[in-house]
Order: sequence, then structure tokens, then C-alpha cells
Amino acid sequence: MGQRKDGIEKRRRILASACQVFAEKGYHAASVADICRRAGANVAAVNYYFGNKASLYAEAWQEAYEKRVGPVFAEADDVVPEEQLRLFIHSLIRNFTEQGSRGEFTRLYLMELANPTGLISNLWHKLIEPRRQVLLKIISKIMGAAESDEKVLFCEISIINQCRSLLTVRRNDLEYLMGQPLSPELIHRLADHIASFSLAGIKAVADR
Amino acid sequence: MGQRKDGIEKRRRILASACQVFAEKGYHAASVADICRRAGANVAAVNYYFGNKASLYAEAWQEAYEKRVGPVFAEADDVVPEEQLRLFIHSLIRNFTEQGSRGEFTRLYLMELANPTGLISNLWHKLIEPRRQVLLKIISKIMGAAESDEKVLFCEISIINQCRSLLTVRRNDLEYLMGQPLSPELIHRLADHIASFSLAGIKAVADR
DNA sequence: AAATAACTTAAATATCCATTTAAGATAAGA
DNA sequence: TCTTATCTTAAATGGATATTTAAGTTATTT
Repeated sequence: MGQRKDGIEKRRRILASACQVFAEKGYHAASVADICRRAGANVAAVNYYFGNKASLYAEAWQEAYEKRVGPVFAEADDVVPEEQLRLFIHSLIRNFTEQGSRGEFTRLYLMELANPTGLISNLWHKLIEPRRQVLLKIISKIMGAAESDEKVLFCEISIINQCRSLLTVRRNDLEYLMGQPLSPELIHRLADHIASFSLAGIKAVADR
Repeated sequence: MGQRKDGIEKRRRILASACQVFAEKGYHAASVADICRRAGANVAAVNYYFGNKASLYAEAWQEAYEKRVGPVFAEADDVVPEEQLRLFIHSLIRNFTEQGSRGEFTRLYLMELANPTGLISNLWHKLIEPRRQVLLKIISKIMGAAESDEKVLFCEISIINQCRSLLTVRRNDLEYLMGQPLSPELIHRLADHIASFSLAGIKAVADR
């Protein structure tokens, strides 16, 4: 009758392991067996606790979102929009490369962006959409245009896709292209570049 | 002893079909059975002619590259670098959306960029690397910097990743985000945006 | 025309994974 | 302590897909 504690613990471990693996490989490349191996659990446990892989994925998203420390993307209303954009981009990229729960969520987020599964459309709306608005608002302030303006949306696409480059960076042997290892310093310089590049881009597009 | 013509033909059809399917779905999502169905061939034919799926993929790449009409990316030495960049971006995006062999290769190219299989690393070096140099040269001319400069490489990443957004655009329900169907006009405007955005970005980064 | 290499095919096999089953172990409440 | 719901596990099942087999068929050469 009573709820056993060891089960709770195992469920927690599977969920944590799922966050890791999904964030590393994306939904399709991740296997339930792999997730369970890392959690020290049997594959049937996934069925028992979560029903199936798709539900596990959705719950992992929820979990990663709730477990993350602090805001996903920096928001700062007390500085000029230009600086807000720079902070936003830096925080997104820093989070991505970070170990632990915040990095996990950011990678999960970019993975879904790169290869949408469609399995979390409800969560997407709840968790991501509000955050999109932050970026859209910053862009529209810099441009002096309405948030719904096509120009603003195009700029959002430009920025997000530049940041997304970090996802394939490893496999895509950017390291080889760059001729140097993907150090934290390099990533920081890349974030800096994206911020400058994009700021100028937004202003140029605004003037047309 | 003698070489029969009907086999050559069937091989050709399988290859053509493979180009189509791989360009549409990417390596993993494409199935050998699907490719053969479209070619009116039996699955064993793939084994007979190409050995396996991976080799078929590599040969399809080679084929798509050779079959494409005209240059992959526009090159024009008789205009200022700024205009060259605009032409380059427009041709990349136009090719992508085009029917036929050129569109096929461009999609294959962006697919591999988005989800690298690592199966064509040798071809990649042979086919793509020279084309990369075109873009790098244009950027370095606009910036007035050496082609090997980190700034130039960063700008290349920014541009290529913006163009890559077209790949996920459909699944990523950009249509929903944009509130309108993904018409040729919209795509053209997006190409225009990327060109303007990037040109300003390059110049800003050059000045730092 | 006979021989044989070149091609074609249907069916078998193998592999990988998610999912399910069914039986066994354990903690909590009576 | 005994019962029972709660977990846990190994093994079975099933579906999808790549790969191989082996037995055809056909074109080309001699």
C-alpha cells in the first residue's frame, strides 16, 4: 500500500539520465537502453514509470526546465537594448557550454530547435514561447519596429541560427576548420562575434 | 563476360532515386526500401551495385555533385565584393529551393551540414572545401583581412548557419511563427534579409 | 547454339530497438 | 507476522530496416 522510497529514487535517476542523454544526442539518436544503463536500471523501468520513450522525453524536458538554476536567458531591463542583446547571446551560449542542469536544458532546447520531434508542442508553448518574446522585444526595441514585424522575425531567425551552430560544431569538425581546439576562450570569442555581428545586422535591416 | 545495358540503366535509376530521397530526408531517415521502390528496383540491387547503404550515399553525393548544372554557388569577379556576397547568398538559397539536380545537391549539402554522417569526409574535402574558399575570399575582401583570420571564419559560420535555417524551417513551423505560408516570395525576402544582415555584420566585425 | 558472366529477384537472415509480459523481491501497513 | 501493493528484473515479443543468400533470368561472347 505504502509508497516505497527506493522506487522514487530509481525514477529520479532515470529521469536525470534521460536529461543527459537526450541533451547529448537528441531524441532519435538516444536509446532507452543507453539511458537505463547510465541510470543502473532495467529497460522495463522506463515503461513502468513513464509509459514509453516519448513520455519520458516530455517529462525530461519538464524536469530539465524546472531543475535549471536561474533564468534560461539573461534579462536586464536596466540597460540599453543593445547591451541587452549582448547579454542575451552571451548567456545563451554560456549556458549551452555549461556543465550541470542549466547547460542540459539549453542543449535540450537547441536540440529540439535543430531537429524538432514535435513531442513537446504543449511544453514548447509553455516553456519556450515566453522566452522567445524576450528576444523579440529586445530586437524590436533596437529596430524601433513592432514585434510582429517581419523584419524582427527574420532577425530572430538569424540570431538563433548563429547560436545553434554550436550544436553541430563538434561533429562538423569546426575544430579542424578553426585549426584549434574548442576552448572556452574560443567559444567566448564566438559569442562576442555573434553579438557584434548581429547588432550591426539588426541596425542595417532596420534602416532599409 | 559481356556487360549488359539494362543493368547500367537500373543502377542509374537507383542512384538518381537515392539522390532524391537522401536530399529529402537525410541519411538516417531515408530507407533503402524507399529508394528502391522509387527506382522500381529490388533492395538487393543496392547490395549488388553499391555494396551497402553507406556506399550508396557516398556515390549519390558524387553523382549529385557531377550532375548539377552550373556552379553550386555563384561566382562573379566583375562586381564589388559586397555584391558578390549578395549573389552568393541568393544563389545558395535559390538553389536550395529549386527542383532538379542543382536543388538536389544543395539540399544534400545542407542536410550533411545540419546532421553530419561522417560518411563522406573524403568527398567533403574534395567537393566542398574549394567552394568554401569562394565565400571566405569574398568575406576577406569585404573585411580587408587575411582569409585565415579568425574573424573571417566566424563570419563564414554566421552566414552558413543563417542559410541553414531553411532546412528546419518547415518542420520548425516557421510558417506558424511567420503567420504565412513559405512562399517563394517569402524565401526571397529571407535571402535578401540574410544578405543585408550579414553584410552589415561583416563590416562591423571588421572595424573592431 | 552453348557457355558463362552479368544481372535480377524473392525470400531468408540479422540487427537494433522499443515495448510488453510475467514472475520474483521487497517494503509498508494490518 | 502476514498480506499486499509496490517495485524490479530477465526474458519474450514485435516492428522496422539493412544485408545476404541462393536460385532464377538474360545478354554477350565464342
